[in-house]
Amino acid sequence: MAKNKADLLQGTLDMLILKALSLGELHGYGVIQRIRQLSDEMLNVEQGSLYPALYRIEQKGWVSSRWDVHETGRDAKFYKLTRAGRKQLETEEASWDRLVLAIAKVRQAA
Amino acid sequence: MAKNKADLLQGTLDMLILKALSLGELHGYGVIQRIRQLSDEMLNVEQGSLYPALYRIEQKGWVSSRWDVHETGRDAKFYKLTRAGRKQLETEEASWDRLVLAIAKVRQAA
DNA sequence: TATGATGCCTAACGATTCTAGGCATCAATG
DNA sequence: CATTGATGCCTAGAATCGTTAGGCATCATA
Repeated sequence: MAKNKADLLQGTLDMLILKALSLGELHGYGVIQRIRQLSDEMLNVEQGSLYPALYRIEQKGWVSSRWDVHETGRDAKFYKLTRAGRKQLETEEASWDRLVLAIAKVRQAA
Repeated sequence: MAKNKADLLQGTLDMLILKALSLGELHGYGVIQRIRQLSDEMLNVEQGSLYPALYRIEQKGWVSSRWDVHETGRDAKFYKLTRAGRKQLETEEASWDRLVLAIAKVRQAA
């Protein structure tokens, strides 16, 4: 990946996707763009990571999808957060906060 | 893993081990104990994660090891951070900070 | 004597991200 | 008109790395 772009850690991608979709329905490629934009270009999700992840997440019932015509006139697959997905997002955010806190504690050590 | 214990994310273990060793030489099992203690029992590294990780890390030259007698009277393998390991720790901490920041940005989004 | 903590290790598995490829459309550029 | 880069979907294979589950030994404690 390009310089200055943080590699994703395994386990963070689902949270990012759910967060992106929590701001409103999006098509797959749009999820990549929104995450990149919101993170000030620091996070770049690869297509080869995104599409399998969206499939996984849909299987788990956290998002639903439908085909529609994008404003550009092209067909695209739109994803929407389900109620279960919103709950999952909260869970993952809480886990993330705990991990960040725990690691901060270790790093505070003299 | 037990409740209230944050699961480690892939990629964080090396940093934690290096950090633990940056506070002074330790034997393998002691690394687990120190991480658990510093994190207020929030992080629990499994032995099956630790020993392979220590091997990896030593191969990369970030730690050196020697057998010695532990204060308990038992033989133990002691690990010590090398100069390269200290540099690696700084690199990993900086990466971690960037990732935490980037994810915070995404989560700040309205 | 039995159990749990300490101390080392390995093998197999599972989960997840990345690289690299394929295919199509569209706008901009030469 | 041809080419290139961005947009849009997808898959296969490789690589990484933490966990589970096992093995073995010592020691303190019950």
